[in-house]
Amino acid sequence: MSDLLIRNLNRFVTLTSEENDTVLSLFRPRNFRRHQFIQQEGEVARYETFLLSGLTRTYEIDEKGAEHIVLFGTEDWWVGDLYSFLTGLPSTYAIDCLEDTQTMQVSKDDLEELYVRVPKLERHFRIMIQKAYITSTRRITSSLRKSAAERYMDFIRTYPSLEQRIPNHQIASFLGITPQSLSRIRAKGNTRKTGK
Amino acid sequence: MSDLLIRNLNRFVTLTSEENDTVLSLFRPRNFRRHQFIQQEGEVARYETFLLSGLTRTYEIDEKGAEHIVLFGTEDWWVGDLYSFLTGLPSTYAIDCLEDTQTMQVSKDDLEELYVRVPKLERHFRIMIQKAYITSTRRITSSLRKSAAERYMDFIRTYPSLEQRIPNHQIASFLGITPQSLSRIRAKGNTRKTGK
DNA sequence: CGAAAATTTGACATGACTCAACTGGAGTGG
DNA sequence: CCACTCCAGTTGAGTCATGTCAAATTTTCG
Repeated sequence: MSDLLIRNLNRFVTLTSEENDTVLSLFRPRNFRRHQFIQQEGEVARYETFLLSGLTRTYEIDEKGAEHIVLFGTEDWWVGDLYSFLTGLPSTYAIDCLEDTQTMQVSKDDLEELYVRVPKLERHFRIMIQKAYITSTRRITSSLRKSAAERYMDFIRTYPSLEQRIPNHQIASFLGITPQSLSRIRAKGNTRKTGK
Repeated sequence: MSDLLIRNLNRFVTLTSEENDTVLSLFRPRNFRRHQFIQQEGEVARYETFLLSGLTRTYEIDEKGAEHIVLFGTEDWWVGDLYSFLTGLPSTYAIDCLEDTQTMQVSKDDLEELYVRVPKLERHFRIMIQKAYITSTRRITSSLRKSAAERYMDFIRTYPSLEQRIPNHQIASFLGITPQSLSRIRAKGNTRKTGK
């Protein structure tokens, strides 16, 4: 199962089998059930979490108590609050599971040790973050210029598999719109009859 | 002047003076005048560009021909289209100068060589991109949840010095609103008299 | 100086929000 | 198995923020 982690880390660099073992010795498996928190708001992010299976949501809570989903995560993804992880300051994000979820976690100290023992991983994570950064900048453009309907279409095109696993009101939260608006957008899209 | 580049690269790691010299041997100074393009839309991004002075804008042009500013850059910032730079595909971004601008540029090959000759720089750029990524994710949240007025206030709070150097319609483009809307937002904010 | 660009203002249109009510399905306990 | 509740989803009516189109005014800079 932790193969997935090894494959992930060997995507941009090639590790020897000893290096792979070093990786495995520093990551710890941890499983979560549906509704369980991987990380609570206000707490320092002590781990970066690699997802082996399942589904998570990372979200913020605003002054009015409303949840705003920032990211869904599923197998072969990393989740965590990099800011809190790096600075040691309390996180403003919460992460919980929409499905039972298997993970491998690494602490900050262990990750630093890993960078020392397997310097190639600096490269891996640089490239990985570069890609995440590119995706992120594109999402800014899209969130600033596109209508809610376009953003929804983009979402189901980009994550067709997730769209079926995630309730609509959560998708609405991710898109930054109300569930009502999403419902109307969907109603408009489905011009075809219900097949009755 | 290129001190600024050396200081930038020594922010998260410490380079020896030979390593600094290696850096300098692989970067090339290049100066641009106001209105000149650092990079044109449709062309492959062959360089990453470090800004020593001046002011740039990175923007996209949509189907209707409207410009959308993605990023302003000024001294001690990096600009370029990482996606195009990494993939070799034509860039969808254009970068031009709002002021005369001095830069240091590095080509893809030279940067790869630099990573080989000064591996510490993998770490530097990993950390740098991590920070950029964090900023970027926060901007997504803000663009999805905040009103235009709030985003404008955030902008002038975050970049007080830029706000004075950049024409309003460019700020509007960056915020994803029309110049008319920005004008109204400003009018509302300035309840105090003009001091006449 | 004079043309072009930037900014402001007004009138109106529209997309998305809020509040509220209703529907339908999933689980629960009697 | 039914009555009940809870929650997601839908729908309607009214409101508000922002966009669009147009014109007047001011500023910039070539």
